[in-house]
Amino acid sequence: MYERGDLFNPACGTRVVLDRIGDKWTALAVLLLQHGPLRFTELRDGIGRVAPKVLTQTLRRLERDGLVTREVFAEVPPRVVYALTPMGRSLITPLTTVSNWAEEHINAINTAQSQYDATV
Amino acid sequence: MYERGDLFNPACGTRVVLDRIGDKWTALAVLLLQHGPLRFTELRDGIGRVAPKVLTQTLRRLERDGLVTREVFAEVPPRVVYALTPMGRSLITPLTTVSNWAEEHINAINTAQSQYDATV
DNA sequence: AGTAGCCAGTAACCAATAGATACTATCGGG
DNA sequence: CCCGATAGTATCTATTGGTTACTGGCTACT
Repeated sequence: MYERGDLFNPACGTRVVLDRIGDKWTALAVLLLQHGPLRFTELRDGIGRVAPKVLTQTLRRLERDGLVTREVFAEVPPRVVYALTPMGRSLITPLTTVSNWAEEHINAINTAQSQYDATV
Repeated sequence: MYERGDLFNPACGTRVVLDRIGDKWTALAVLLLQHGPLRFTELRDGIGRVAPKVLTQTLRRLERDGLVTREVFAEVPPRVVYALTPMGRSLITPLTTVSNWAEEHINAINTAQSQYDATV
């Protein structure tokens, strides 16, 4: 069993991580934070159409995973700053290779979709 | 606007692709196919706990995006073989960098989670 | 002759996740 | 003494994923 590699094992790290960063906003949040810390509303406005509840969930998970720090300033109005940890920054490189692939192939994907839709 | 790069633009290729391969099984299916074509049940058994309906949806989307081919053999019992297209194969490299990152950091992530859970 | 099994799905229904909208707490300024 | 700003929470709805059962044509078994 698993002769093609441990991808066939549901407990392998790749599958766990893909399941974690493979949700709707996690990878995007990490990429947005790559140039420096951002506040909650900066992330929310940057992502554009994310419900605050969902953004909070996403950031809490990233914090729990040790990829992001959450710093609360006891001010009024409140200020909360999110930043990447060293481990979070180390994720930028892999995500950037995916991002580059995306930019290189997005046109081909759109073309393929149009062709597929035309035949069906 | 968008002075940090077009990630702040919801229509950028990165966001579209992340939204597409960021679902629950797509990236895993591509990685499973990297060593050669697989039949429907091989993919299903390889992934382990995926409903056939959802796997079908995943594979149809990959086919529509031009990343996977679907070849039907008119036999009984039926045989359907899925394989990566050249574009699908080109996605292996970026996904592998993510996969490698995952394997390198899965322990640190688990540790961070335990610490976080202990403080809360 | 009858039937059970194989494979690649569909159909129908249920659970979990994401999204929309409204609301809260706090405090300084007008 | 009411307003606005920020970082959320509460509630409800919509979308997505999951579970279980079923189909259909042929082959192999009884």
